[in-house]
Amino acid sequence: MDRQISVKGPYNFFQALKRLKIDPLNDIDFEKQAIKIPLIINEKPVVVRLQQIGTVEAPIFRIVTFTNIEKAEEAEVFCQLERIFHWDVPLEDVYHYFKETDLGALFERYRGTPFVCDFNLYGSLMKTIIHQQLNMAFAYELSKRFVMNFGQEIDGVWFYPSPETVSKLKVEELRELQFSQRKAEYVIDTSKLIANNQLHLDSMRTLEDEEVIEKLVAIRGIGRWTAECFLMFGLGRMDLFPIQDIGIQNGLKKYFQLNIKPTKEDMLQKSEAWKPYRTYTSLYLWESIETD
DNA sequence: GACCAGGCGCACC
DNA sequence: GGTGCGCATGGT
Repeated sequence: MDRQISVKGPYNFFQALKRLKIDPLNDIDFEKQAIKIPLIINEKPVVVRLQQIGTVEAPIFRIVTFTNIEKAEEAEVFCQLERIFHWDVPLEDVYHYFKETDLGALFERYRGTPFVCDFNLYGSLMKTIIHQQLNMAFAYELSKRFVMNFGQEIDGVWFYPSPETVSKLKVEELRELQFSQRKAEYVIDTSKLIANNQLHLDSMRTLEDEEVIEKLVAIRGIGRWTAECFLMFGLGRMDLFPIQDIGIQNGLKKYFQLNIKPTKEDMLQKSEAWKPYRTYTSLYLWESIETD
């Protein structure tokens, strides 16, 4: 597969790559504005190279598959990429929407910055559990060790291990990677639920946000923050604003020049005006504390 | 050494 | 139904 598609601008792919680069597992070529992406197509691992060859205002993407696929599978590749990179979201409209709010300057600064999802649902959930409470550097170090020890490398790209593989791990194997006892249990036990078909991540695509949260927080090791991050980075939902998140709290503190971190009540009250696109608020607030 | 990081469960009241 | 604590480790 080797094809090109145009996308509605503005779409700042470089900005997206900068964010993706935070994860050491991603294979990014800034000079060529390209990234290799691990996809699962019909249960087979497929490596895709995505390159931006247009401009921010008129983006064009070249999609090349490394792995051989059937002609009929090309549509699925495109479908997954569109969902991950949110090519269908008119960022100009989002920008105009927020320009009239108290976040105008933030959205001015990040105009055209797209929201990019994780590459698959299971990996997204595991990564989020692993990242709970840790500083970013160590969090990504842990998820990297997890994938490099138990996942699979194909054409230079890392795939997360399958739920079946992780469900068979012993807690000690993750303790060796410096997981806490609890975190190791959460990762393995949640994977068991998925491997045993007691938890269907894919079927959550058709559920409302609150229904997904309800199902996920019933699982030991998954709290509201993790469920909200899964909705955002896994399912690609547009209106998530995790008020427990330290990064969001610090982003608001910085943007509004507060002396202390905002309270839950302040955050909920302020965020009313940012519906129904609070995922972009969250994303840009994170961006604002990372890239200085 | 204390305290905090893109939390969570559990033990207490 | 709230509050306090431990967890692994690295940075400040």
